[in-house]
Amino acid sequence: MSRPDTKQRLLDAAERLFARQGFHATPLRDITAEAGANVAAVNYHFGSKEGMIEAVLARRLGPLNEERRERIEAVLRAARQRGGRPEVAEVLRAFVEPTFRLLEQGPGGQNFAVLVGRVLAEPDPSLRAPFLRLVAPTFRFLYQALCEALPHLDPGVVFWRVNSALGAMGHTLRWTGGLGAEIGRSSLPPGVDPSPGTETQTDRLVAFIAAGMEAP
Amino acid sequence: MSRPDTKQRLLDAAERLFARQGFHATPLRDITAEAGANVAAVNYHFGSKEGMIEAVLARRLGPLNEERRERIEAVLRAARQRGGRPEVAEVLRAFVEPTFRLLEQGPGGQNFAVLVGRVLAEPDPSLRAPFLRLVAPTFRFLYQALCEALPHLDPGVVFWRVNSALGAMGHTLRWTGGLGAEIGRSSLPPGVDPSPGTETQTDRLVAFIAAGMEAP
DNA sequence: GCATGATTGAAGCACATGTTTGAATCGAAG
DNA sequence: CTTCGATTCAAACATGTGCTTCAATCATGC
Repeated sequence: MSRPDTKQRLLDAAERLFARQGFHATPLRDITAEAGANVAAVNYHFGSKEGMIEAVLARRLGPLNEERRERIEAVLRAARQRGGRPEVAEVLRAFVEPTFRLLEQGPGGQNFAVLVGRVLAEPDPSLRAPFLRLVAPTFRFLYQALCEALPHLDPGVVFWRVNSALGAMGHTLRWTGGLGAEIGRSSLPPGVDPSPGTETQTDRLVAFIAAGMEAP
Repeated sequence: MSRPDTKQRLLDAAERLFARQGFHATPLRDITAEAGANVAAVNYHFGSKEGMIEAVLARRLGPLNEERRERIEAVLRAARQRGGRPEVAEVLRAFVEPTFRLLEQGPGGQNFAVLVGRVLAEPDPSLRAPFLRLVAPTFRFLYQALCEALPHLDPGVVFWRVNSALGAMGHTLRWTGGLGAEIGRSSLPPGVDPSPGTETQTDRLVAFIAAGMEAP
């Protein structure tokens, strides 16, 4: 290898460009140019463009989902030990916080956060399918934990509220790491901080969706 | 004209295909084939592909925004007349209900609803710009109405909560009119209605985001 | 060294895309 | 009927796309 690990550089470039321009709008040649690699390297390492998006997702989604799962499990365990129900806000925070922490893990993590936000809103099955395969178990686990936390609610209602919560999270991810700054600066109402810190962002989102989940 | 209004048929087909496959993933030839028109008709009537998406958005967004604005104004007026503050849920309902009513206005409205959900999550400026130009005044009006309804909250917090609310709404729109049914049926937890009626959907969403807006 | 398998590079292929062209067709006014 | 602008059509154009090919290069074990 001439330079250290072409594969990683390709993944980094793809992560960045897919997040900023979208999958279909990003030509392979843009990615290879940014990574300083040849077009053939993509098909050599990943088989196809679709194979590359899958690799981009899998690289970070594996550890991320593990962390989310562990934290939700910890919340459930603590609740059982004290003989009570898990707190809705705690469960949600266990899911949201690791996601938003991506924003602090350098430009790569930031791009990936935006990418997750994008894929959450993507109808194209060729993108949605690999993503869902990777996150479905975690989503389901979150749903079950919230059903435990809200036993008085119909499971159907819980499901739709989880859906709304994910929508709010995805939107915030896209906005925060992506176009929020650009779009916002010009059209933001006065007195609004265009990009508060990650922690503030997390706290606000958790407060919002926790209140939504617990609505009467 | 051989057949009634090629222009409208093109707009209908574009509305449908952009909603289902996305803008970049939909070739012009797919649209013209579905509309039974020639490829050149697109450039003749709209100048370019981008001109067409703009026309698709403008056709329905004009009346929709007018209705949203009138309904929000009615809520504000009623509040002033009784000397109180507008109710958060009322303001949100005035904005959300006309949007969701699209889902009942035939397949065209349904497709457009999904399309709005998509554009809400779209980072590509060539799509976002015309959309924002059309909806920015209405969004700002909603924001101001909610500031009136929540005077004890920092405007910055209100802004971010409106953002989250729009994210939740967009996600629901995409899900409801679009892939929810397909994806859902296979992986939905048991006991969850895959597609409740529009009214139920609206009530649930309003309850969720109203609670989120009013969180302490 | 050298042989071998992994990786890279330049060039090209086959095809899809948005757009343009110029002639044909249509509808209605003179 | 003729004329003229609006509209439609088939064909082509220029470019961009994902992917493949095959020779060159590299790293490593012998």
